[in-house]
Amino acid sequence: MSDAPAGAGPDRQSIWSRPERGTRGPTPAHSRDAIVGAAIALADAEGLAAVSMRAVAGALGTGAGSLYRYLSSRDDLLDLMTDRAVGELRPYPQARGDWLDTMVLLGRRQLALFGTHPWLLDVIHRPSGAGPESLAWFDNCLRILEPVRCPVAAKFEAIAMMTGVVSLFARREAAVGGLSFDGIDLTAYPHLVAAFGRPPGPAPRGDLVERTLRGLLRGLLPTESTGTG
Amino acid sequence: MSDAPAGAGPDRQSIWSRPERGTRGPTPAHSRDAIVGAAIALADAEGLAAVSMRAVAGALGTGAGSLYRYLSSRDDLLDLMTDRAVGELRPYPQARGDWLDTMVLLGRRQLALFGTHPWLLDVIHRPSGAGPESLAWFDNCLRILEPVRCPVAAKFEAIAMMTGVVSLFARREAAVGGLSFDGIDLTAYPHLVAAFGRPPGPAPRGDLVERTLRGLLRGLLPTESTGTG
DNA sequence: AACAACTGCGAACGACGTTTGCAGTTTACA
DNA sequence: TGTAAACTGCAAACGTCGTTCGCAGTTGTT
Repeated sequence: MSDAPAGAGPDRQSIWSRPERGTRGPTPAHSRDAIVGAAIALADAEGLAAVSMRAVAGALGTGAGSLYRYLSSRDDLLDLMTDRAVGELRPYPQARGDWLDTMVLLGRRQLALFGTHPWLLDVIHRPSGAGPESLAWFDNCLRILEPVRCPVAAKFEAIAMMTGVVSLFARREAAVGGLSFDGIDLTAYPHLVAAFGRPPGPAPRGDLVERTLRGLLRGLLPTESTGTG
Repeated sequence: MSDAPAGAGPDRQSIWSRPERGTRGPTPAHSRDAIVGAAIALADAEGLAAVSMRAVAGALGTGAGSLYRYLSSRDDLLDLMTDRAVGELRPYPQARGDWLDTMVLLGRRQLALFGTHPWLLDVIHRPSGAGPESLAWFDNCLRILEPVRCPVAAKFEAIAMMTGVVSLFARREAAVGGLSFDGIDLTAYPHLVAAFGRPPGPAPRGDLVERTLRGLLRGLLPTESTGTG
């Protein structure tokens, strides 16, 4: 009974409520922060698939099994990585202007975050307990939406949908670029052929994200809010 | 040189252009269709993680290595599964009414497909060569959008965004339900606490999907199209 | 001093995707 | 018809993965 992982309680406990270390024993050679930092560096450079326990441990000069003194699973590590990345959205803007403007600004920040940490796209869809930074981000969105008079559930919907649409934009290039026609009989797809045969036309406007987010939030939330500043 | 996988050409060839089998040798005991069917049944029942080469082969009464006579990788299998599932969107509706109505109908069908094959949500985001059914679906969307006068790129954007938003709705329940507060100090999130303390208010209307898709497509495509029937 | 709770670490376990070698079967071509 | 090439199924193996285990050493409590 003296070999359980660090602070493991009687049951499946969340990583957020488990203390990093106890009071006895030698001072640990590493820390959760260092491990998460190494993992994020790896993910930024080579993608999420490169974040194996062995690789992260190797970057810290230790063995894979040693990491389990600091966290109890790889999923925990991904949760910690996600929460730290979400923390980079700080500092949160004041809600002085129109709430719609502020929300669109937040969406832009999210889009930029997906740019600096592309692996977030592979991670946000997993069901996982939200960490303190994710909760803080959510709390901040609710603060901005405070003047909006509507059920809380609708605000939750709007926030989640905004994050989702931003993630769609973040991987937009990969989605359409996935079309390839190697050795495929194209005669069955007349409209597709016609579309590619025509000149492509002007590229879509750069404010597509802005317009989409505005339209989305305006459709999901009532615009007759109380107060504008 | 006589032991290469089935029909493997000189280079990395797409699964769509590789013949299922050659002319010599015994008649195969299985087929791509049977393998894909077993894999989809497994994924429907136990999720995509249950679709291992060993499990699929086991369902067919053979060994994992034998599957490589029919396909060259697990990714190929996922591509085949995806394309067959997309094929279930047929038959495609006539484009007689308003194109917006027809597109929303297609979106509803996609949403239903995500319901019967939840593993599609874990699969659509991978970069992969689109199969014939995916191309047919795309071609059909272009046919419906034919009366819309705008650059082809904008139509591509709109189709991809509609699919993306539908996928967001498909996993909506899991997204917000992922919030849990086990052993977390909530005093740092005042708006979150206030939101949960208040009565939840009426549930969001059931036509949320409809309204969102309509707003999205109206925002992405010009509505002054030529002809309505 | 004794014991419990911790530390690092290397070896191992089971599952995964994939490769390989081999024996047997069918077709193409001389 | 004979032979070689191309195919078949299959079992065993390879390397990687996440994770567990056992052991020796260190620290804190009593």
